[in-house]
Amino acid sequence: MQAQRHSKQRDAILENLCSRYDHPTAEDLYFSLKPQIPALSLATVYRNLAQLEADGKIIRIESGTTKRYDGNVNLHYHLTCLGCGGVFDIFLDNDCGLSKKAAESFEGKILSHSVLFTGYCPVCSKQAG
Amino acid sequence: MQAQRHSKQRDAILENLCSRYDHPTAEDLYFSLKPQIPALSLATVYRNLAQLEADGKIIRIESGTTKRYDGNVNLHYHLTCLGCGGVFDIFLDNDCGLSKKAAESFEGKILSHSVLFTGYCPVCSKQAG
DNA sequence: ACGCTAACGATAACGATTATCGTTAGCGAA
DNA sequence: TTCGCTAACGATAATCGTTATCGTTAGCGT
Repeated sequence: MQAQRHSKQRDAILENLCSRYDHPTAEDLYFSLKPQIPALSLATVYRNLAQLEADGKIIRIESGTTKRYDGNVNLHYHLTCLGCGGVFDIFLDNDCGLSKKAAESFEGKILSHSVLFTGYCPVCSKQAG
Repeated sequence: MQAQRHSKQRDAILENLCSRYDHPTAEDLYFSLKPQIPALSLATVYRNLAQLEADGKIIRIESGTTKRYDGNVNLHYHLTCLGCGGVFDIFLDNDCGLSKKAAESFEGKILSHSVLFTGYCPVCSKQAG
């Protein structure tokens, strides 16, 4: 078995993802990188996002129909805005002992968790109340 | 605008969903109800699940590629088992003040939240350690 | 340089969900 | 009770995000 090879496409995808905070989809990243790498294929974006996630270098957010990605792998949560459809970061000082409490009341093994809030982002909550 | 009409299909879907605890997909419900309602269409199952969710009578679980549904609308969480792929309920005495804490550190409006744990169910954690 | 093969680009295939459309059946009014 | 309106239905085509295939390209060790 051969080791993972370096690739310019993967570097560009990771760098682009880590430089933004809008939790883009695979397609978002594709169009964002297309000018810089005209020959880029959408399949390559999907492939590398899956690989980067498996390597623990990025995080996948399951919000609605389309997968979104986050270059910040530190523990934090997300909110989906019912107004604009965007995904926003929510940082809590600690995880509220969520995994610990869950482990106490569940007979299986808990490895990780994710939290998805639903509501309105700062901009949308001002507009619509 | 006309009011929502009563339908045998919707009744059957809600009743079936509320009588089970395995968080079925639309297709699971379809095959489960087919013997009882031979003329049932998969489209009808999808339509009614969307409507029941909009009415707040059921909950949608975003776990992986396929949507699952839960007839228990009381606040509780879920775990996806990496072994068998099943989804299991996790009940915590309180929500750990999650929404409250999040509201303090977020400038928008928070309406609800969901938590998805990842790990191994009781059966799979015994088998594989 | 050479050769191996991981990764690529293009595109076909896939699976879950949604939209369309003619038909059926709740349900309010005559 | 029957009539008329249209929500909901069943069947199926279309959509959309994602994955698989396959011939080509390009890291990287020899």
